[in-house]
Amino acid sequence: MEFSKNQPIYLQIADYISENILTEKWKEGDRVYSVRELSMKLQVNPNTVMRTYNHLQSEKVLHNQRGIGYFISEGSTDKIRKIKKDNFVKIDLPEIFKTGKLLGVSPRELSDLYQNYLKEV
Amino acid sequence: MEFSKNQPIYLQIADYISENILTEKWKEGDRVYSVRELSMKLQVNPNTVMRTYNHLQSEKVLHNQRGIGYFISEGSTDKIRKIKKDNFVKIDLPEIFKTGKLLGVSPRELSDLYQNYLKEV
Amino acid sequence: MEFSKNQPIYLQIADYISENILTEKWKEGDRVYSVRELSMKLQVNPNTVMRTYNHLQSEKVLHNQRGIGYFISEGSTDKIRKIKKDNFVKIDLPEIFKTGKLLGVSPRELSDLYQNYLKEV
Amino acid sequence: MEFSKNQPIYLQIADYISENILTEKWKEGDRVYSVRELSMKLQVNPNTVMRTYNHLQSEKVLHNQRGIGYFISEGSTDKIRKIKKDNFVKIDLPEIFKTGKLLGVSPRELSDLYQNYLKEV
DNA sequence: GTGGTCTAGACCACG
DNA sequence: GTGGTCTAGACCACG
Repeated sequence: MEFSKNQPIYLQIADYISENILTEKWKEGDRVYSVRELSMKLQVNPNTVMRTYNHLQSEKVLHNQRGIGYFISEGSTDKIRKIKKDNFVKIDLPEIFKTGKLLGVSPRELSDLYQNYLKEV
Repeated sequence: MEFSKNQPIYLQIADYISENILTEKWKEGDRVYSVRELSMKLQVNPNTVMRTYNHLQSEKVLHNQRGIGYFISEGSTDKIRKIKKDNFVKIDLPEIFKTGKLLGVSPRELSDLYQNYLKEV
Repeated sequence: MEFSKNQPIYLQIADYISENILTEKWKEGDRVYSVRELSMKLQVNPNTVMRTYNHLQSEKVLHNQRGIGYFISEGSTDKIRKIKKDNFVKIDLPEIFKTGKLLGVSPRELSDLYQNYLKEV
Repeated sequence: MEFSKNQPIYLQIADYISENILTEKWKEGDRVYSVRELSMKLQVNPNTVMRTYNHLQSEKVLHNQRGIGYFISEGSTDKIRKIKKDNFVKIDLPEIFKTGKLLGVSPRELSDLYQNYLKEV
């Protein structure tokens, strides 16, 4: 896994986990990697993973079973989708639309670009 | 002016200036506010405005005349448009598209949302 | 049995046992559950129960007969009462009183709340 | 300031701050010590104070002004009192009452002990 | 084995 | 100056 500079690593890891849950590669109720395992796997300090898990626990995406590990909470798939959708509609899109308007991009163009993206990826 | 938390204040100020230039509220050749004026007007640390001006100067949008002030450079309108477009296509859109795909948003929906935005604003 | 998050599980189990002794549901001299039995019953790691028994053994509430099991020691009822009382007066109460004072709770209120509790339970 | 072993230091610091707010030694809107200042004052690692501030920010007791520092949020006095009272009534007291009943402490005794405490401190 | 806390210290962006 | 992130590593309680 490669980390970008725009965002703290611990949040990028959180996104990575969220996406695995959202796409149901990881199911609700599953145990996630232990702090140590994931830190080794991602070549990152255990503290950084700990921070990710803390963050996701405070958002009730993960929960801890003492002495055993962290688990994906029930309902987290819906919760993540809801949060992401909210951000998308209320924050990301208005920003993009504002710029798009400023640059004179038409709705047609935008949807064509999106269509191309969907084909390529 | 209100500042969002997602972006450094100095960049938000840069955007504010860029947009005034792009929409030709401020013309090429015009003198912009002095650092002190703008920092008072925006209720912001003068250092922050200084950083904005440095930033815009490095992008050749502004230039400085010693002892007089900062001026909007010739050709800056085009330059800003080019920079914004570049960012838009190479950075902003791919990000939005990635999230859109993850959430199952269709091209049609996206263009509809954009159309609504254009009508409303 | 449900475990709270405030306290280690092994201490919550110790409390559970202590209360059974204190209320004389379990008598001095009785054999308690084996580690395996209790761990199954409480759905808990055997190590955890082991820790509980070690703890209670160090307080001379339980003692071990090799190959047979753990037994409730003579005099443990009094001993538990003494320990609990000590903790109550020296640790629990001062803490509660400190918070009570901070929140402006009067002695009258406190005793009323206690009275209600005694009636209800 | 001395730290007990029962609770993480970063939470003890949070309590210390909360109490200063609750008793209005520190007022809403005030700036609190910078991370570095407080860490020096309490002889503690800056990371630990950072953790406290993060914690209090997530509870909306503190908020951050970029480049300036942390401030006590409006309404935090009420919020802290509410949280403390809730915990007191729903968690702390039932526990104390349970033990009190088990030990045969009377409401009268309890209120006397509290009265003594209030006089002494 | 599991997570949780803490220190020491570095480096950085921002105001 | 301010906070924010991260590493390296230790130590500990708990299951």
